Amino acid sequence: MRLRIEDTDKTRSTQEAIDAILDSLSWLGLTWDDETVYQSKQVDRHAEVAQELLDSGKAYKCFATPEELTAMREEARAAGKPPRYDSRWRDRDPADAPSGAPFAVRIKAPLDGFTKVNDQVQGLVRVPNKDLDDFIILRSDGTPTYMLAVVVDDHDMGVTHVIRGDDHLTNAARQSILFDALGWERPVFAHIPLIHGPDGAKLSKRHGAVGAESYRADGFLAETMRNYLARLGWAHGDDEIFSTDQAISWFGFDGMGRSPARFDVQKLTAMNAHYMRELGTDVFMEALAVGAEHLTNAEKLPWPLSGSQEASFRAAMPGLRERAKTLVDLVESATFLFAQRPLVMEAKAEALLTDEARQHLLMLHTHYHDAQDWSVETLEELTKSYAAEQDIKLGAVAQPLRAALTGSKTSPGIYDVLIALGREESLARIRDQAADG
RNA sequence: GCGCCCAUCGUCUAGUGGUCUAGGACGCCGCCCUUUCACGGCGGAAACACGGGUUCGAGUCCCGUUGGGCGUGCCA
Repeated sequence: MRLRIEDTDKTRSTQEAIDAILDSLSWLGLTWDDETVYQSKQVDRHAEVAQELLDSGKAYKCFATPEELTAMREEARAAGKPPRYDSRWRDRDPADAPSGAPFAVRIKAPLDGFTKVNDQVQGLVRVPNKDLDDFIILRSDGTPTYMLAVVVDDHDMGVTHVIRGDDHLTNAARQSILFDALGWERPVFAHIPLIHGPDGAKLSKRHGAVGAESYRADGFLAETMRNYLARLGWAHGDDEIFSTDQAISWFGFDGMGRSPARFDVQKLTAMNAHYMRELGTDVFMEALAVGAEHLTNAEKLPWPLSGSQEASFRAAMPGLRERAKTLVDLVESATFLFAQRPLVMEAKAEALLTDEARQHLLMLHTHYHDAQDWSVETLEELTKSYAAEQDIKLGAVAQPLRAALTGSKTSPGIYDVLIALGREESLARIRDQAADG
């Protein structure tokens, strides 16, 4: 696997855009061999190949101006014909051109018949040559077009397999013409269906999140992205959840579909929730350690965590992970751990703290205060026996307790919360909400 | 317009002529578990786009229709 940045269009290939690609790949854990090739640095080589094609008569200079070409296309369109370049300079003597006039270099593409591409996914695709015009390989400013650059670089880099979106299918035919003209062996082509938005149209800015980094910001795990994306347009029987290693060993062209798949955030989220539970606490501490600042709500936790903060975070992690669907959820639900007293109560939590509830909290505070140790077993025993002696349901005391400790109506198991918070902080928070006594 | 590609539950898909009264997953509905929220367990509704062929037999092969996608740049 090698990485090539196709930056022949200077206006679009900004350093920022390139960095975004590099960052996304590294986040996803996608690695490559050898050095990264920047297409823009190979322009001399590309021009050299174009010259060879010119010398061997397989390409020619075209002096048509952009205005001429636009007019040509409009005319063709109006006449109901394909808007192709009409090869007007193909057999014309270059001497006919005004001296010093700028020219582009075009390939002499076959005029009739079909260009066949044996695609691993699409099968044998036959593209009528009359629809493939003499495309430009070298612009009038001497820079190569994508079509030429790709072919030359694929050859020079020893690329054996070209696997890409099927929006490039017809380009495979054009590139094949170049490979053939140069006498180079064509790589194996495999054009896989594009991923579409929920509405079935090609994924675009309109659908919101398009870059991998936005999924990272939304708290999705790299493991999830690899697994989910692999399942889009590809299947291995009924397998839904699988490791990257399994995906690698199972992957093949035969499991690939030919129709575009829609991106389903709900399923992505469900899969992420699965990995949130499945992966160990260390994975999350690691993910947060290296990528917390990428999260949309990163500021909710006091990074970097102090030793004691990290300890309570770790302690609460199993309970937190269980109900968080994303890292963003995880951060959100962990905020109570580091909140300053007195806690800000959510409306629903506030509603739980009735006068009666505050009385229970006062009593519970005393029981907890006198506990011989601060363990789940002891706290559970204390709480249950209190509810029993008061002849009330456990929920009647557990719910207000949750509100007092977390400021929320939902949280991990209440005893786990007590442990994560620690004796001193727990007692203080309970005291804050307890009735005056 | 022209060319290429595609077509199974709402979505991702399994299915390679008989085992399909079509399976799984997400989502949805109901029940159970439960101190909250989740998890989990059980059950349910939900699809072969349409029309012709071929065949003893078609979701599976062929043709057409319809629908969708992509392409059609001196962009990549």
